[in-house]
Amino acid sequence: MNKKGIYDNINLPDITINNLLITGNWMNEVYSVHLKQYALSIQQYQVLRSLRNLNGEPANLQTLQELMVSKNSNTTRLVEKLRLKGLITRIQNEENRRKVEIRITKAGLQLLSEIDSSQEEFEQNVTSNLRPTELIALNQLLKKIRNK
Amino acid sequence: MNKKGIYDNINLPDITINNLLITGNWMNEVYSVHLKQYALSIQQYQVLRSLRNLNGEPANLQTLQELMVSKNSNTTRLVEKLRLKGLITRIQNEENRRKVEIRITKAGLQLLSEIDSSQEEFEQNVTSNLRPTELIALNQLLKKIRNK
DNA sequence: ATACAACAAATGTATATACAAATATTATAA
DNA sequence: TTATAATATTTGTATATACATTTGTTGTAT
Repeated sequence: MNKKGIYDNINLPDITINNLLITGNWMNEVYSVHLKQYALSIQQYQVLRSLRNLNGEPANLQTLQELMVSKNSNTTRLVEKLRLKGLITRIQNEENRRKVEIRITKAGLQLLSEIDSSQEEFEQNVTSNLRPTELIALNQLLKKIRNK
Repeated sequence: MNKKGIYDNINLPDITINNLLITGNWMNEVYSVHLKQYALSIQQYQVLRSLRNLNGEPANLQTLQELMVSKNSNTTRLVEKLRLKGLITRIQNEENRRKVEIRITKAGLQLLSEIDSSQEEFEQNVTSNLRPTELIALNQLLKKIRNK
């Protein structure tokens, strides 16, 4: 006769699936709330950060799409919003006019640098329940479950 | 001088945050695709399962809202869609007419039982990269980071 | 009894997103 | 060269969601 554990009689995969959905939604919400003061969505912020990391090199829509957390077909509209705010520029690539060249502007860099410190505070805060070793373990498990 | 690890010089909280968002989105997508054959969204499926677990006892909108993965204010509309499909009933509570009583129908139970086996297959499949001990560890870390 | 607060659900609106189809441009093959 | 396929982006549309407001109902204090 086997010893009964606390996880007997419950559906571990089901619990894990729901736990992942709940935690993802939770993170989405707290992150969105944090960025609200800068009038940016998570995806908009990710795009801006990606462009900053490119150090002046332009990105096209496909590149941005891959860098974003969730794949979507409305990168056009997202980029247009950032452009209207003056945070990025978007010009047609002359070698291949199907492509566009997207760059962050001074104003975009300025906004990012304003966000930087509160962003770090947010990141520390939202992960403060786990120690570095636990964060590393969590990352490994998350990657492994997605098989990446 | 400290030993350099592979996680030096990178931002562990930031990586974890993005990893949680990515994994949540990934789970959302594969789950949605799985349920598409039954013309149900994740939330609709969760509501139906919650109602089944109540064994005939009715639920009101607030209760359902709490059971759902993501809080939202459109439970009214979600429930109305299930009602139009004949999967649930929704009547006004006579003792407190502000409340509604929501119950799953025979058709709803029938649909759930049709889904059951493929649901279990999906759950096994989507978590197959992790062993039970890893799933347990993942659940603990997810709960801990949310402080619950 | 009446007014006011609290509660439960429904509705309006603006924004977001997914998905499919269309457009514009370039590459390739006959 | 011309037709066709592939590529990159844009647009249309239907659905989803968040947020604020409104409606209907009940509880409570005067």
